[in-house]
Amino acid sequence: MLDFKAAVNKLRSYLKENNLRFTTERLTILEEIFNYPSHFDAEQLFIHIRNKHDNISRATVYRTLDLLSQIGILKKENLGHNYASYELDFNLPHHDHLICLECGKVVEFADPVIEKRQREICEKNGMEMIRHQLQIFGRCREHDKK
Amino acid sequence: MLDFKAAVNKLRSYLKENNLRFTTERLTILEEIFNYPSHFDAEQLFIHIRNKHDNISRATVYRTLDLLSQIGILKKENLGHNYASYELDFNLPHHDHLICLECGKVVEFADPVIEKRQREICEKNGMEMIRHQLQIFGRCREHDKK
DNA sequence: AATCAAGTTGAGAATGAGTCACGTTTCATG
DNA sequence: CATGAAACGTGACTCATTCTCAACTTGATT
Ligand SMILES: [Zn+2]
Ligand SMILES: [Zn+2]
Ligand SMILES: [Zn+2]
Ligand SMILES: [Zn+2]
Repeated sequence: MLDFKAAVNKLRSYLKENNLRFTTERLTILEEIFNYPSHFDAEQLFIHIRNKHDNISRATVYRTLDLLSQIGILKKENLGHNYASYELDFNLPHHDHLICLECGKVVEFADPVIEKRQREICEKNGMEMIRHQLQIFGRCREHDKK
Repeated sequence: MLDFKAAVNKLRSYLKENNLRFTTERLTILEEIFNYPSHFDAEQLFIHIRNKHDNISRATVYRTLDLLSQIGILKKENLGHNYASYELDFNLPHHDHLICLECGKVVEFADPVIEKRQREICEKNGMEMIRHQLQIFGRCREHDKK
């Protein structure tokens, strides 16, 4: 996948610029993330990785997720659980989330009107917007027939 | 304060309807919440209460916060920390939050256009909306002059 | 290719928010 | 004011995440 190579390059150059090391662990984790469904959590991913590479530790997975989030390859978000979720955020347009409380399904959406109003709200309040997160929690219609 | 009495009544009737007890602990905690700034967290509140009433336990504070959230006297929310925040939600209109990452200031806002679009997004995706949460993280202009 | 300083890792201990179990206390009703 | 269910306080526990630190890589330099 092209994006993967580009992400590796981005990681590599960030590390070089900051005198950090390009390790096989970091590469492996990035690779596995690209083969893994979005909106995953650290523990899930760690177990997945452990099944294929029995030498990567939980701490390294957590540390690498942090690193990749800082660089802008991942986005860390709260989807209403008591743990963080992550998804790729590399050359991808912004979106927010609609989450079914019944089955956990996550729908992504992006609404230009909502986005615009947010910028205006920041403006009005003398704030510079850094990021935002909109989560709508609901219930799929199919769960109605109880 | 009038709202406080009304909230006590709401609590009292909810408890009666469900064969639960109106305890002094529950009353005390509700009272302290009304004297406490909004968007507080459980631990903060617990310490505050402990300074005045040395017999109320942490577990009871947590249990009561849950109870009050279920009844609709409080709203439990995630303001971007690794702990929950709470605020009064009794006879108050819905709002969302604008949070300064520099100083932690929280601005409340409600935007009818955003709210309407959210309902439409749910509609379009065959979901029934239960609740939502929009957090905008930014930086107050006054921090710019670094 | 050998060296070496500094960054990184794995293992497991530590942390911190929140929950649970359980023996004791309190409330509401008769 | 006796009764029994509901709540309480304590402290142990859970679970995600972070920290510590000795051992191990990395990559720039000889
Ligand atoms: Zn958005
Ligand atoms: Zn997403
Ligand atoms: Zn809203
Ligand atoms: Zn608020």
